Amino acid sequence: MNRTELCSEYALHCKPNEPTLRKRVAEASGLSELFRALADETRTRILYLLAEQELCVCDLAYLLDMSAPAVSHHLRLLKLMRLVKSRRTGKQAFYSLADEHVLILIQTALEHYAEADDRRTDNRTA
Amino acid sequence: MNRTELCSEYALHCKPNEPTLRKRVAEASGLSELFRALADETRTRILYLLAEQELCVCDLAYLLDMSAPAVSHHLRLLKLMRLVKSRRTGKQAFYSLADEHVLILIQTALEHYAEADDRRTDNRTA
DNA sequence: TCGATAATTAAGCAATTGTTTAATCGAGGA
DNA sequence: TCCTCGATTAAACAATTGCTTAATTATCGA
Repeated sequence: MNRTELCSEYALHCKPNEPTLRKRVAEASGLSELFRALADETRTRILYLLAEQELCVCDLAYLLDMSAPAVSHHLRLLKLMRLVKSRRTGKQAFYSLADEHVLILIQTALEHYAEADDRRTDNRTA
Repeated sequence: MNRTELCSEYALHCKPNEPTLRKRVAEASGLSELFRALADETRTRILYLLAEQELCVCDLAYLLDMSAPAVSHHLRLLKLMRLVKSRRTGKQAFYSLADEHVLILIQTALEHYAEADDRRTDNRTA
């Protein structure tokens, strides 16, 4: 893309604060990685289920009506992102939420979703 | 997929609480939609920049070193998810964060990321 | 009204991601 | 030691998503 095609006034808005803004561009790098782990309906369902209670892979497969490999695949990613932890008892692997951050993320998202829904119902945003 | 292949003991773990769990499966539907809007590096950068100050499309394109159409494309999605809002002044469109939920989501994600990083450095999780 | 600029929209291509099936690993019981 | 069952891993295909270029819309100034 061509830098010369940019708005001729950009300097007026961001230039005074450019160092801070550039720092933010760099700092935000890791953020998307975490959100990407949450960006799938199956995975949000898994997390919301684990927020209720610890469950094994076959429980999750049953509740989500999915194959075990598919569930396992998603759990692997969630574990990699440290959103869930697992313990093994005999043949079964039990999964639970890794920490309270996951809960905060889910709750905040639910709140946001609920408010957006309110606004939509109110017709205040048309 | 074949239900009969599931773990023969699933009933022991989730069955007592199945109604509640099924309710959760349904409730989590909308969550992924919101997180999907956050699941892109460009979009997390945009949001983190807007957390610092209001910016126009060309400012964002300049700071992110991207084309205006690409930025506009992302802003459209963010607005659809009610994560940002915009106002028009003359030829320019200024974008800012829609509400405090976005900030909470970003901050929580940053905290989680920082802690995960700590653990990795400590070698306490190997 | 015409020209210039900022922003948006649309269409097409490239890359990423999720699911399926099949194979493998690991633990417990006969 | 086998055999079975739960879980994981691997490979392949299908679907989604993001970026590019080009065209369109909207606003301001001449």
